[in-house]
Amino acid sequence: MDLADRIRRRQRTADETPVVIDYDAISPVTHLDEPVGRGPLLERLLDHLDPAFAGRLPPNGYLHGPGGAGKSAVVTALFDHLARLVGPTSPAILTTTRAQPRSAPVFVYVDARHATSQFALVRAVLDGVVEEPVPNDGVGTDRLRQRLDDALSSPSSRAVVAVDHVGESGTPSLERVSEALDFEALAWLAIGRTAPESLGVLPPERFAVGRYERSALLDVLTERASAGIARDALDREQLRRTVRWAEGDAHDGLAALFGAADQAAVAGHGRIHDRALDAGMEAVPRPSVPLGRVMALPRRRQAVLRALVDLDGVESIADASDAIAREVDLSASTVKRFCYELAEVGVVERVPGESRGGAGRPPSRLEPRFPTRVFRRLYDSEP
DNA sequence: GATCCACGGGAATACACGGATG
DNA sequence: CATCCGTGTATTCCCGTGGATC
Repeated sequence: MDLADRIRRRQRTADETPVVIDYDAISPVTHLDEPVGRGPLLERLLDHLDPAFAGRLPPNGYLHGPGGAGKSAVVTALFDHLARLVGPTSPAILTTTRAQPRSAPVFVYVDARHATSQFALVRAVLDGVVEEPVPNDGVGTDRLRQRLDDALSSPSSRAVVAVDHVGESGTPSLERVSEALDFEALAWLAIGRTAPESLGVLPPERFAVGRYERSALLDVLTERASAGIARDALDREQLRRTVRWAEGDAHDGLAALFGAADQAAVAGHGRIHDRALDAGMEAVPRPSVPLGRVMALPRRRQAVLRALVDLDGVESIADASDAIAREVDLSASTVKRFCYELAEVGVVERVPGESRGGAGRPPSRLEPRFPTRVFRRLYDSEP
């Protein structure tokens, strides 16, 4: 075998093992089946839910902590497993097992980002409790509430509901959630960032979680990287660097890693160089709006954001809106309104520009406050 | 016919500036 | 000098519309 052959072979090998093996595994919007580094919290929540296994409802609860601390990771994994243990009540099972009623309640996970109204909250819970399909519209909130009440009326049917991401701008507050889910046979666990001290009404049980310790976050990123990134494409020191940079925020750390991997993949590199890692970090604003929130926005708004991240050197919202409107099949005035609304909820930021002299209010520039590189990739790979 | 939600569009209001007014 | 005014933008606010589906 001559040298040229050897080189060609190396090239082929490199082609055959792309840097990114699985984008999902390093995505900040997905969670692992088994959370890493949050054993104690998992135990506390299991203790809290313990009465459920004896057929009683636990008290309502509130889990709080900063972004990227693993709240959603733990709760989604936990409720996923619990829901699998005890599936939704099916009429068939109910009739055949009436003599010996099911002891454990139904476990339902609801993401408030996708259930922003009272209607949507009740609907999501009902959908998790009953087998039959639940309408999205054509029926009023009161009727859905009645149906949920009926579904929970028999002595053996109860539900424990996790409501994730309460009290963000754009999602219902803890108070709204407790209003919407005020049912005799239902207990809820709300998850949010707001510290309990700054909330009015509070459920009896509270759980606090802090930022990840460095070692724990290193475990998280290592686990994710080994599942999603090619072997040897990233060394341990680079992971450590990412951990230091992330300052205990797993979301931001993953976003940086994802961006770096994507950068390397696009460039056709066989590994993630430090420069790609830099670029990955650079594409994550600090503080950053969670990508899950961006991905939960209505289609058109995401389309506007997608066009926005490709925009370069546009110095006013009006100009940006015109340019975006050419891309997305919306009128410029609607795009403009979307831009202001997205700024209002913090997804983008209005940066005051320089006065350009003469009359008139100076324009503002729009800056994304979410990880742009990850968003671009996630948006583009959506069906 | 009722219902929910995302869109569409534009009117109303706020702001920045230079110049006029008292 | 302090304040008001007109002009041109930027920003906010409000409500109607239409698709989809019970």
